[in-house]
Amino acid sequence: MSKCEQCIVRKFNSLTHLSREELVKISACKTSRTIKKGEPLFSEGEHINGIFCIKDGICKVSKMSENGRNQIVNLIKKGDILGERSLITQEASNLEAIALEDMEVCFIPKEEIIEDLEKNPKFSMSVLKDMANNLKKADNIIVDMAQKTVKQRLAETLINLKEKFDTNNDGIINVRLSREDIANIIGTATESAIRLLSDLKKKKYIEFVGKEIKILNLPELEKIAQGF
Amino acid sequence: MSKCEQCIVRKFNSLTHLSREELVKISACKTSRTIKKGEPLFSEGEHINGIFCIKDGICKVSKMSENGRNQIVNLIKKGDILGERSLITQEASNLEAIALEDMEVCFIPKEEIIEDLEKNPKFSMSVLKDMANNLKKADNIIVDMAQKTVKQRLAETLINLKEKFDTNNDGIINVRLSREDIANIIGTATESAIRLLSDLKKKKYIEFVGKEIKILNLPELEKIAQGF
DNA sequence: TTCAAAAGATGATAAATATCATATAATAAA
DNA sequence: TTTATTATATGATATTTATCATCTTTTGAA
Repeated sequence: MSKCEQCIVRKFNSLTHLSREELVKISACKTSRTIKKGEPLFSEGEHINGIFCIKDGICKVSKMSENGRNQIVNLIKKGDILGERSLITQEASNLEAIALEDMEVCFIPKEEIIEDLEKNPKFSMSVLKDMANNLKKADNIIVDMAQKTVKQRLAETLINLKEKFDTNNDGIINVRLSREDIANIIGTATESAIRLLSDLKKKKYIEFVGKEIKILNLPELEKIAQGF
Repeated sequence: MSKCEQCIVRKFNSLTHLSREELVKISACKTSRTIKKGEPLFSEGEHINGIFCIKDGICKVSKMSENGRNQIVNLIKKGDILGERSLITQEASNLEAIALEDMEVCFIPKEEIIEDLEKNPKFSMSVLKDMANNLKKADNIIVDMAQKTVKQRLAETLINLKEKFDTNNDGIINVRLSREDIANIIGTATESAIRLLSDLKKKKYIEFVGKEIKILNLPELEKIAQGF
């Protein structure tokens, strides 16, 4: 079993503020898991009772709407922490997380880390900072969802994906999403997403390379996102 | 100047976890403010650098979209804390807060309370819990915005307003919102909000009493919110 | 009190988006 | 490989929502 003290992934998230002793303790009780593409890390209604530290892979965090449609509220990648909220609340999760590619994650049980949250101000301030950031992002998404057209949201999403997952040498965005996933990010029907993607392709603003997407004309996408 | 140690409002938020000494210290440096209806507590781009404790009144927290339309992301009432995020981040606010009625608020400068956040775990855990709750709410709003129709969102909003602000003896919801405000909560054109409100009134699910709203048939509103 | 401005209301129309149908392409299971 | 299933694509149409125009009512300032 790998040791948290030596784990590089930790450097990218709040766990980096834990002391050596705290890390050793966590190392002893954490579990490593492999999650295959398409499998859930956790499901709606489940009590997570701990946090996931993502060592490799990408997952989508989503929620079913009352209309029976799935809405993706976040994408999580290597280095991210997932499930912080379970540390603080007793409630069951209102979200589900499903792997978009094979994943390596560590799971740290709540009871082993909750004490650190109360006693290590650097750690708790870092978690607090994370949450504040997520809250700001969430507010921005609410505004976009409420005020922007589907076309705008699609353009914005493509730009965000590029930012978040970066591109390989050929300029291709490092994430594989189905058309349905994209539709579930921007909150529209799959057909609408497909249609608008086709439009962008026709205009040569983007290009499909296998399942992946390459942005050919970022300035034009930015214009669309802003409503022109 | 009133004293925080004796303030009842504090009991309703995270400040209740501060010690007597911490409260005395804050009491000495906090400022009380009166904000008239329509005036801002703070504006977009402003550095708040402190938190507001709402002693009386209601305000809307909103953000301009790139499309030039205003989106209300939260309503804040007596007992709430506003601006927690400014404690944690250096960034300017991306939101503005405007009084919907005359308000009494206390402002506590960041530098006076940030230390408590680091040294008083009960306080920091409470703030953390607040943020976790807000984050959950925000996720739910994102899903609603993305997946529900305007009609559903309106019904849901009316139900939420009743929950949040309660009703007086006559069953009238204790908050006065303009049609434009309601439109800016659900993310639609003012005309659309007016039209749908009129429909609900025609069907006798709601009634207007002056500027205020009374829910006559909650079960039917709930059905609409769920998409029936 | 009077009058201008803002808010609310409603119709007509245009634009955006969802839904349904169907076809083709890609993928995975036998 | 063959076949069944799923994903992608696209047209036709219905529905939802925005926009523009106009009117009435309410509100607030002089």
